[in-house]
Amino acid sequence: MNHTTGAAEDYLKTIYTHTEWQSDLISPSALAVRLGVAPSSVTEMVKKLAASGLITHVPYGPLALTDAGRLRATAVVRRHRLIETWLVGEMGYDWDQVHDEAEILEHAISDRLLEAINTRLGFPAHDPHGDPIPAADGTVLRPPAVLLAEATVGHAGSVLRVSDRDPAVLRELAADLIGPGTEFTLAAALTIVLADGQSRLVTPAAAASIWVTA
Amino acid sequence: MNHTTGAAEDYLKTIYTHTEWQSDLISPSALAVRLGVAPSSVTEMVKKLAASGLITHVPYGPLALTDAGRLRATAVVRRHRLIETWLVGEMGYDWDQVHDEAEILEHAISDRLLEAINTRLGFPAHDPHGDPIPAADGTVLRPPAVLLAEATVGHAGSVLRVSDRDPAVLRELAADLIGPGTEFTLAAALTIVLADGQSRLVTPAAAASIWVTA
DNA sequence: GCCAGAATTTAGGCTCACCGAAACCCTGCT
DNA sequence: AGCAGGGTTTCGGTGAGCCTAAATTCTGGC
Repeated sequence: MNHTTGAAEDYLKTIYTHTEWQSDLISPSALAVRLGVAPSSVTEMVKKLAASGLITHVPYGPLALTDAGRLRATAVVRRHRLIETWLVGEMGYDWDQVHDEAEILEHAISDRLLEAINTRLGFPAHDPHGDPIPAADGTVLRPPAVLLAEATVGHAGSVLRVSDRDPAVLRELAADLIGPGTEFTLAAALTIVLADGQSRLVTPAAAASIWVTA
Repeated sequence: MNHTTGAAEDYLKTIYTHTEWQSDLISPSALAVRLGVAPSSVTEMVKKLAASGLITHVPYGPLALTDAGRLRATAVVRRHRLIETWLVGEMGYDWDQVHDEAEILEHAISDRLLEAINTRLGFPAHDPHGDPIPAADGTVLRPPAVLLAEATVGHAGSVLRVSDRDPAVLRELAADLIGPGTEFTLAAALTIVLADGQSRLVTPAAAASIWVTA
């Protein structure tokens, strides 16, 4: 009733992260695309997760985590993000290179090793992309944020997070020295002015990946 | 023809380590016991490994690695031992606590991360138990060694390795400050005298786990 | 040289996580 | 209201890796 294998954890994690920065529930087909599996595989796993009380699902409807499911999901996300932070902070990885490694290690590391890493890093609150690292009890501290692509011209603030979905975007932004904490003003659509007065043109893909202070 | 999953890697690793400090080939049933699986499971996997050219096996006979199999096996052993060394050297583990964690991580870590760890550690030649860490090309440097239980009284030398099979033995020896590098003289069966003149009584289990300079 | 008992293999089955194809349900458009 | 098309589920099937029970083969002791 309770074990949650690596595959199930991936489903829970993906359902969780889908609603982390926007509020619509995920559909089975969207989940299939994100996980790279066939829709029928999703149906099957959804049945198991619902039977275990980790998600709720009415046939032909969207998916939602239960409290138990959210706890399990945040535990996986916590692992993933602590590992990413560690890879960048101690192991010489760049922020566009950590995702795949963390994807695998998050299912392999013991709680003990995870806490040893957490301690070495000084209990970080965010990963290299600016995503909040859930606490061990599942608590997540997430500031209000707007997508740069949807911010109004004139908006001033700082970068909160950059989605790690597209490594090319991450490399582009790293080259432009833009990352979590960068302060800016939106001078025109896709044009930001940094604190030192330099302006940067961001691609539409980047603008759709950058979340800034509301 | 070539993938080698985690399970297959465990079979290869176990076949390899069985002949590392003694020279008789392993039998299918011994392999089953070590891996904790049924004999029939061994038969099945053996068939696959033989078909992939990683081991040789005549029906009802013992198992032996081919050159390709040995290369694959030493790669896994290399991972395992580097991870153990890292857990002890940087993550605050004791030498009796690293085995299980390494057992899992050895199948999850990427080559890149492994080399990052190797570099941080300064390219160690031995793990915390004194086992040699194979080079990336499969080369292993193993000094001639005798089991303490089989050494003649009067034998003087130093501890080369302690088998990590039995954590209780490792804890016992750690309490007695005995480990790889410890110099001693065998004063009587199960009694050793250390460099500082102190003598120690070792249990039969420990004497059967300690390998010393020949 | 034979044969009992141990080791090994075969045979048949199980679970997990996946697949493609076919059936089914729902919605939006006419 | 009816229906086409897309989303979802069902159905039958696959490969890994494991199991137990039932052959089969080998071997040591007489």
